[in-house]
Amino acid sequence: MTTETDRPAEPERVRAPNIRDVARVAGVSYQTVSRVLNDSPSIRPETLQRVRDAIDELGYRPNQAARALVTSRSRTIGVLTAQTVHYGPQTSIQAIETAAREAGYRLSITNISSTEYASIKSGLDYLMSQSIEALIVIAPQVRVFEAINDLQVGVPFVTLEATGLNTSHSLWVDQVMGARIATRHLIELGHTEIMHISGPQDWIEAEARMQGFLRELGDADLRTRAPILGDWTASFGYYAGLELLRYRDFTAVFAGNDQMALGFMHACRESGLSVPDDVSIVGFDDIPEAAHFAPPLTTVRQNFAEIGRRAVALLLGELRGETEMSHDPVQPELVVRQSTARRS
Amino acid sequence: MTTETDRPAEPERVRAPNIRDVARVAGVSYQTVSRVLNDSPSIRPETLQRVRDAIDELGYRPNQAARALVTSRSRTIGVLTAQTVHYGPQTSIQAIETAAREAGYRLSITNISSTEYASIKSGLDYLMSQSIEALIVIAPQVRVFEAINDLQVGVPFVTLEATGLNTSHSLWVDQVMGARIATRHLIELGHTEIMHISGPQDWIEAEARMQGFLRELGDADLRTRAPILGDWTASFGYYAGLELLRYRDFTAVFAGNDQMALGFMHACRESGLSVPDDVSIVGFDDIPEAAHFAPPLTTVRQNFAEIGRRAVALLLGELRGETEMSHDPVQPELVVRQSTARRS
DNA sequence: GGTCGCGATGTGTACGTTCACATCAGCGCC
DNA sequence: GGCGCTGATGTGAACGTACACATCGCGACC
Repeated sequence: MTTETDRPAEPERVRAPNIRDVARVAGVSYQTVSRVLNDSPSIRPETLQRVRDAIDELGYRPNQAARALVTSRSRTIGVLTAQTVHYGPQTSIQAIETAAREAGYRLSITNISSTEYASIKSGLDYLMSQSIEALIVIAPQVRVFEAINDLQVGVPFVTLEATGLNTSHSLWVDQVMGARIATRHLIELGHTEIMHISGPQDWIEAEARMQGFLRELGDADLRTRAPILGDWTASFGYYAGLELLRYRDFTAVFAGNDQMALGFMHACRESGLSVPDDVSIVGFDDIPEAAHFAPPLTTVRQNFAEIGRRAVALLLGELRGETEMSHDPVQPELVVRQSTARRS
Repeated sequence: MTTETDRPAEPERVRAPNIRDVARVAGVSYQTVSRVLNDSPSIRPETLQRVRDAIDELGYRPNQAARALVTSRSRTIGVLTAQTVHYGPQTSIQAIETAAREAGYRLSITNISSTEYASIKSGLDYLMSQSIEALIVIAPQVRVFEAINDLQVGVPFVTLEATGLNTSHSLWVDQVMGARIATRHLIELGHTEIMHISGPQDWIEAEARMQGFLRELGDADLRTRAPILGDWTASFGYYAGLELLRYRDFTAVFAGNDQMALGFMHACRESGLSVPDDVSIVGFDDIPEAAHFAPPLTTVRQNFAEIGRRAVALLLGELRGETEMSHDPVQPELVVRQSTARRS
């Protein structure tokens, strides 16, 4: 656009200046310009300055496509993700972005629209055609995980997920342990009838938290009951709460995430029940708002940013040829606030 | 390549198959393969099939760098953003991603680490060197906005921001109107002493909401008082609330976003005050959790996704040469819940 | 029966960069 | 004074693709 009338001769798609244009202006060969761009040591200071001036004068910007083509190094890390609206993945991505940038890498993020195999494959194809050098998969659904293992990924990759099924390529927060800690906290407060509102069944993390919950209950010889399968949203927690509270055959709830815990507490209020006096609630994630819920929520904190940073460090190490890196899970941590109390 | 003897099990960097490899396998010329890739109409069905088979057999993926180099079309929309952790920008990005993908475009997202001019410039340089075809700026800070206007952006672009200062390139939710609606709601409930907890001063949206607030108060001939400058976080709302509630010289609060409203309500509880009986509170954004706060929050809903979709539509239109597109602001909407009541 | 048009395919070239190698001056050295 | 070395610079390839153009066979047409 910008067909401003004051501009006489329409330049119409002026070709961006290239390395030879710079060379011409600086009075050197294009190779010398290339050397300047790549910080070659053997350049006379005077020449260096001339080239730099020419670059500024023309507003020259190196063409990444050409660079990537010839070096087959895109300096790009691909991120395959399924659900970026959630707090956890989003925080991780942020950390990944920062860490990658510091190492001179950029991110190519692709959301897959569904967890169908075809959709995953097309997302991956897309990233591969960008000549990504490494891949990070933040796809908490079981299916995605399976598909990735099935598909031939030609580059170093890690999956950010919970179970540690595939330890050689995964980086994870020990969700099972987190769930156990949360459940144990409730048990230690004297609760024996504990409900679990879980995330969607096909999410690895939901599954892991459920496992941790069930195992801890089992270890304490307490009655286990079927968890409610939710969808992570506060609304689900609310409606599930309204339903569950009609029969009050439990005194504590372990929610799969903080949002569902919030919704559940809402349902408690509407049902005339006090948290934590009548019902104790533990969440998961420790989103920044959780400290200000009514009451402030006891929850399990995960260091999403740490995971993101580690993922990048791991991949960059692998690209440099370093082999052994730590794959230890990040340990979650219980944050006790006011939504849990000793059973009355 | 790299036949270094010291390295034992070289991963054997096999060159990825290219268009000529496919051509050889299919027994056609590379140009025919290119035609298949670009959906050229004049290909014999039989030839088409042979080429497709060859592609599958070799696992061929077109090299985007080469493509971008020769066409100077990267099929990429750049997104320059400052704060993706916030709900609004994140929701918009999600919508942008979806809309872009549907149009066959991808996103290149760059976070700027600070609002320094140099940082903005380097972010923009970075995007430009990716040969982006269009640019979306989600940078709510005034400074970013200024810098973008200053810098020569060589491609169609829009900024997603609040004031409409630069209507030819901006796409916005009418934040001033949103703030007026929120404030008017409080006034209509009989409140005359209204506080405003604002966002950071350098955010355009914070400024716009503050303006709307002040204007509405002015129109109603009510006393205006200096807004508190916050940082969008629930914690700030909480601590500001504790401080403000020591003098109870107001009966209503308009918070710059839902998080700060949440924190403020927390402070009310701790101060023994009831929302909405003692203090009415209105938030801004309508994050999904707001409906489950205690009490459910009256707030102003913004359609972030709509903004994202529109941004993409606008840019794609411009790329196609269409000139006139709607730049009308998206109208925000008051959602009345239970955090506001008639002044007692 | 030659010309034309058209559908299907092949050949050259350019895109902007980096890499390997070539060149060239200047210097110290025996 | 010829030799080799080194630092600074230049030249000729590639990289993988798309575009413009050329080619070729074939049926239609006057």
